[in-house]
Parts: sequence; C-alpha cells; structure tokens
Amino acid sequence: MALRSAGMRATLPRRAILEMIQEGEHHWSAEEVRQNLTERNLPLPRSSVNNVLGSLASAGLIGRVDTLPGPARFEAETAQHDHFWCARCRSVINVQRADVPPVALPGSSERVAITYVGHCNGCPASPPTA
Amino acid sequence: MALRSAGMRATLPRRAILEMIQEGEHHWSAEEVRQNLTERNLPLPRSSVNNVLGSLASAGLIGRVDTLPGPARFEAETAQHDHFWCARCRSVINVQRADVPPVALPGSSERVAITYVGHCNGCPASPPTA
DNA sequence: CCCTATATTGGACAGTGTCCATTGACGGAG
DNA sequence: CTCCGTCAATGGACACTGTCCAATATAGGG
Repeated sequence: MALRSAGMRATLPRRAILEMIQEGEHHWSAEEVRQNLTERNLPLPRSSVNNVLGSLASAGLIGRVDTLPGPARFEAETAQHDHFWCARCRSVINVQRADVPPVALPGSSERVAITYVGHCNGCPASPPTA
Repeated sequence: MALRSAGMRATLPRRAILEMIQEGEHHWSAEEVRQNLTERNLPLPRSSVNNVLGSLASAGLIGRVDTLPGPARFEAETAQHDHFWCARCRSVINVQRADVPPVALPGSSERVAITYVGHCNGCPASPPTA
C-alpha cells in the first residue's frame, strides 16, 4: 500500500481520496473532492479533506498545483510537467514540460511552473455572449 | 494623463492607486494597496480598491499576476516578463522572460506565465526553525 | 454651471484555507 | 485476539480574498 510505504497510516479518508485522485487525470479542487466523496457516501468535513490533501501532497503521493488562478488543485501526476488553464471552463490539462533556458534569478529556484492560459479546444473561441 | 488616454475618468482613487503602483517595482496585493492608502490619509473600502485595480489592469495600465500562490498581485511592469516567488518571505521579483520552445497544447494559448519558486537571496536557505 | 454617464461606496455574501481542542481509529505489542 | 498509545479525523470558529448590489457622489462634456 502506497500510504504505508510513505510511512503514513492507511486511514479511510486517505485511502478514498488517494484512490479517487489516482483514478484519472482530473485536477481536483478540495471542494470537488469533498462533493465527490459525499456522492460516494463518504461525507467528510472540509478541514479533513484539506488536511488529507495536504498530507498526500507533502508525502509526494499526489501533485499540488498552486500556480493557477483560483483554488489549489490536486492531481495524480507527480512527475515534472506543466499546465494549460482554460480561462473559459477553468479546466486544467497537463502538457509536456518545455525546456526552459536558464535565466538570472534573484535566489535559489526549487521548482519552475509554466502556465499556459487560453481557451481549450472544447470551448468556443470567444467568451459566452449570452 | 494616462487614465484619460485610456478613456477612463481620472478619479482620485484611480490616480492615487495608479501612482502608488507605478512608484516602484513592488508587487502589491489589494490589501497592501488599501493599507498603504490608509497611511496616506486616503482610506478606501476593499470593494473600491479591488474595483480600481481590476479596471487599471483591464485597461493595461498596470500588470496583474494571478499565477502565484496567494492573492492576486499588481505591478507597474506591463511588458512580458516572468516572476520569482520566494516561498519564505512571499515576495515577488520580476525576472527576464525565458524563451519557451513551443509544445503541443490542448487549445489556443493567449499568454504564458513562468513562475520560479524558491528562496530569494535575502532569505536564509532553510525555513525559520525558531 | 448643469446634467448625466460613470465611478465610488459600504454592506452583505460566497469561497477558500487555517487553527484548535476533542474525539476516534490505526496498528504494533503482548 | 485484545489492549492501548499515538497519530489522524472531526467540526466548529475564524481570517482572508473576492464579488455583487443598490445607493450615493463626482467627473467632465455641453
């Protein structure tokens, strides 16, 4: 079990949330996770969801994305990659990591996040006019 | 006057906030702007500050940064550039735009934001232990 | 100097995240 | 299998950010 290997107790909230996130490629907000759990008959308080998501992310079992507009999102992919954010439907899609040439930085960089903002192919080109 | 050139009424809140932001290279959160204005004897409600900041950013008179952890920040620089974010002191520093090779995207990209996360030179290397 | 379109105001509200004391349960020891 | 210490979940309160709205004020053209 991944949780135990990471030195964490395999509690029900942790197992359920980890499994849910690892099920696909969706980028979950905490609230989405909570709503989905509720539909699966496992209602949890917001504090528990946030707590678990933070623990899983800190342990490296899931990825956290906090370089987008809006609330933090959590995903299955933990390897280095970048994100496309649709300004229309607010969905997040993983994209291949671009090779960034080094630039002068005012400190030590621990990670680099590239965010592409635009409109995804599923969304019309212009904002909703109606 | 920049405001009039942009087709906007030159109201006191707008002039004061625009001047304050253009004074330096700081990346202001809305709350920082409000507090600073209060110290200058121009207290404004939060809604007004947010309103003005949004208008100035939409008009292209200031830059908005919403690809960082935490609240949106506003800056004088409107040309294309990137940001270094210190995870310790949460300060934001502009860095030169890196040349990003094109990658396959799931939609049309309107802008690209690169965020370097680390510790700035002014901060000790490790998090505060005391 | 008026008048009107536009902006500000201030209050309420929703969403997100954090903190804390209390309760509960995981899982090792026996 | 049972017990129990330790760690995690709980749920309530709270702070912060951002948005919305009706009412008021003002910029600036005529």
